[in-house]
Amino acid sequence: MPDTLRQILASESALSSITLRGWVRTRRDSKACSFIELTDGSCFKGLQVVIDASLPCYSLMSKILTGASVEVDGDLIASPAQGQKWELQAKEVRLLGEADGTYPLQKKGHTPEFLRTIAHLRPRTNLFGSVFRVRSKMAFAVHRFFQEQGFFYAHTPIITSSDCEGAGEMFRVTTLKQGAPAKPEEDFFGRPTYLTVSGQLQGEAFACAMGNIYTFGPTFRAENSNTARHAAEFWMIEPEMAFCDLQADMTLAEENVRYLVKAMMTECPDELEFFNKFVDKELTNRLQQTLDKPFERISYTDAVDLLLKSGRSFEHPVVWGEGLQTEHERYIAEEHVKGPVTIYNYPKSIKPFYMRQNDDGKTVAAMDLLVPGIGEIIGGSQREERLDLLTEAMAKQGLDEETYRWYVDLRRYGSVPHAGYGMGFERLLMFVTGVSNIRDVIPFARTPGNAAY
RNA sequence: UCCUGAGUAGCUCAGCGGUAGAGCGGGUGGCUGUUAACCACUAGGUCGUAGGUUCGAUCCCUACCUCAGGAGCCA
Repeated sequence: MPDTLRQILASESALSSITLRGWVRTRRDSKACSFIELTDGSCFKGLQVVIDASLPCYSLMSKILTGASVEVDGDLIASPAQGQKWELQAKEVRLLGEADGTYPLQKKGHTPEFLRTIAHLRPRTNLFGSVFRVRSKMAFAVHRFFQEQGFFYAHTPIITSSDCEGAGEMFRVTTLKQGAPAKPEEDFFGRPTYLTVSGQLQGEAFACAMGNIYTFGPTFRAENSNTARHAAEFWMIEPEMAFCDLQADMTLAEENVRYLVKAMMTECPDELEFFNKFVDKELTNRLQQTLDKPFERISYTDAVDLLLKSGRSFEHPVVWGEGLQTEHERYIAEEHVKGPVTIYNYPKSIKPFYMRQNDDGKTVAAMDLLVPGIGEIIGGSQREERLDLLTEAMAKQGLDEETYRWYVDLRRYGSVPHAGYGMGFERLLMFVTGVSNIRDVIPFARTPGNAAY
């Protein structure tokens, strides 16, 4: 593989006769030379290439505009001017691919909204190049976090017939012709199938065999959600631990977030600096505090009390037994705690059948981890491991016993206490980059009415 | 899906009941080891779409489309 800018810029000393390839970010002309700002996406920084007017290739300069791809031979020398440590003194420049005046990316700033309309070109910008380098680093850090603790990576199915109750609307998967009357038994799988909304149920089967497992893969929700933090296709991380209760579940979730914040700060310093300067001026502070301050935990009941005593008038009334509204969660995370906070033990009436009933008979061992600015980043629970209580809850919520027969089997044969959670990968990325719209941390975002590219 | 706001040049925006303007980007010329370079000139727009009101609509009204922000749903 040829050298990348990242490798070259790490050099301690001048280098002679190197070759670099990349894209022209901008070009400036002087009397005796031309300056190209070259980037290749391998790192945040670019390199200034100096082309002397006496070079035969200088005639190419009129065609080398912003966006063009070039290959440059030259020497890496200490830059005599302010602004950069190194520069590349060109000996030969080859124009690989022209980009004319219609190239949409200019030297000046673009809005994220406009860049969304050119999703195929936006990774060439500082912002999106940074986001997607971070995305790669974070994905790897997710695996490292679990692998270091002996978790097994389980590939749960993308196509599934089980609805993880409460997770939302599902996309139907079928080979039946549209409009033709047909029974589900005639479909490809002989039953109705969907794109997964969660790997949890299958994850439980593996946890109840291999101990600690996690999934990390695409997840699909057909909800007509139009918000800055929902997507129809996103990636979710779902650990599931056998012999684990809610306390240990919450502890792992907190450590998980911390580990990834730490990875961001140590592995992506250039990107962090950029985000802090141009995206969110509080980002570095917030991430540092996340590492320094222990996460708070508040029970749902205490959270309701706290909201009632806050003296705040909320648009939605605070009532025990109702779900916490966004404004309530924001108040708790952003004003009361001013940092990440886990709310646990929710009323059982608002939570799905698989969550473990607490001894009070009113609540279940559920938890949500909230972070300032985004809200829920993790949702999890201890699972109901007691056969009678599980089937009772299923009946109450009107679920078809046959569909969940295999799931109930996990309680019928060698049942153990177990717990897990789901972490939204994109929401985590929003948290560590400061980027406020989920569409801007997904390479090609799928949202209602939008699947171009 | 609901509420609010916005759609004017490639981009960011200004404007106004009498058929459009700036900055950046493009082109041309000049200047300069330049740093979102600078200076001058120049090209570029059925003012989101469809109706309506009016002598006349980019501007006012209606519907629709798209986008953004907020809400619900959740990761």
